[in-house]
Amino acid sequence: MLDPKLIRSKTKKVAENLAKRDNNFDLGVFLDLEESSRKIQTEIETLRSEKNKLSKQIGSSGLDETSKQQNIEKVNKINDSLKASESDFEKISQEVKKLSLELPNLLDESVPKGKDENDNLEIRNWGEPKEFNFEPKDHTELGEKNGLIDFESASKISGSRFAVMSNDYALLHRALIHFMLDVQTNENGYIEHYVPSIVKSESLVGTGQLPKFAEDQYKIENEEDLYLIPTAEVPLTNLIRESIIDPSQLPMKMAAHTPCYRQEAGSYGQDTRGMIRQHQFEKVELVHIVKPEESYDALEELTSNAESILVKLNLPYRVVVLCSSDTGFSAAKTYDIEVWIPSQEKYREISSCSNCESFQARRMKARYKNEENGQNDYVHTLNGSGLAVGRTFIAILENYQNEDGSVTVPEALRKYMNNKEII
RNA sequence: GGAGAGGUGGCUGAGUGGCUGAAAGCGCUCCCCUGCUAAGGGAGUAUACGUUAAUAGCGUAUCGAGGGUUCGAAUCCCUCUCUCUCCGCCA
Repeated sequence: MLDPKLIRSKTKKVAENLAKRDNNFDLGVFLDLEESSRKIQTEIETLRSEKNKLSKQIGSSGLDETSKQQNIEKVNKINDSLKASESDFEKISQEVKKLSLELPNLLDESVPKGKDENDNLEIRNWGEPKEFNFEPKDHTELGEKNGLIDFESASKISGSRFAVMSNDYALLHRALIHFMLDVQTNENGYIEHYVPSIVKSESLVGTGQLPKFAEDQYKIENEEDLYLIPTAEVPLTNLIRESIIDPSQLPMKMAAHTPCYRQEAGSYGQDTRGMIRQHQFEKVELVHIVKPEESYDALEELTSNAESILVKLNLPYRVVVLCSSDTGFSAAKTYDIEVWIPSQEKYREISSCSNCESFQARRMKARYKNEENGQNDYVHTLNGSGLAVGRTFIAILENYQNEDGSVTVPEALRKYMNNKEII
């Protein structure tokens, strides 16, 4: 959510910024509505003030019976007009709220303008894509060849976009989770959390998935208001919802492993083969809660914390800054980390690290005591994958494969895999 | 799932229709006094929105949430929700 005062006072700047996302937002409509809502609010408050005054008089002794009756009549009149104004206000402020929840975040100035993912800018890369002296297989082939990934059974059980992993592959997958959490907590200073993976809609509103992206979420049937999380960003960030944080608690660095569930509504036909895009996957998520002035440093830190996993696994990757129209709804700036996938001869997203500035905090009413001015100011929130487990799993299979279809276990993972070297 | 109890400010805890945005205590902040590692005195100490140059005033709202009764509700009524205790069930 954007600061309505900012929209009011710097309308042109806000509009220009929003336009960079290639979307059409009619700020004029919004501002008109907002203004009339404030007008009615003032009206209502004046009426209430009058009403309160009269009611108080009735209660105080020293008012004769006639004046009492007169006051009661006056208040009844006020109540009538209040009723009308209040219902108008209700309607308009709902509308304003709806619009303001659908406005995306403002982009940071450093975000490059662009139409789609092709306009994302590479800012660094690490490691060299490995040269194979044989034709590398993709993870689907490797898994099916070894009978360790079973898409058929998964589809029998659950339909498309699911996978069953077995034996050493299941172990590798689990080892990755353990490894990632260990690195983030032991080396990078995160506090691990175990959180619900089913949440109320207000949590999804808080982080920005709702109301606009309902079709991407799994809603639980027979439950009024429960959804499967698309990412642990939702429960982790919402930990600070409606709170005023003591500045001594900042920065907060939280990590959690959860399953993630996504409908993938807009991606028919994309990545239909293999495990790249699933309805259910595991992820270790990183969240920072920081003071506003620290959030861009935190974004760099968060990103490098995510990168550290790939370095330890010796997987080649690059970091790109997302261009304006590829940057997500809640983010002011996002770095994607993309890992090398040999079978596709491409870098593929494995982590997305975003600074949401005060956008989510405003939705969640998450503030901190600003000691400089004594005010309660909104915190800045950041989130990033550290990392997506399924895609890391794929990257390992493909990058560490041997000619015979076996996979060498990366050094760093062996202690999580009973010291196996080859699977 | 059944039965009961309860949700008041940072905390403890008063408050059954108006003088309560809310007693008292604790905690915290500032000031005063005190010559000694103590104590005492005073003031202040919720949040949001609107208005405003203002984080000054003023107004409105908020005592779990929503609705109702009433001129007027933390206080009465209804619904929901959460917490706790006991029973049942259960990983």
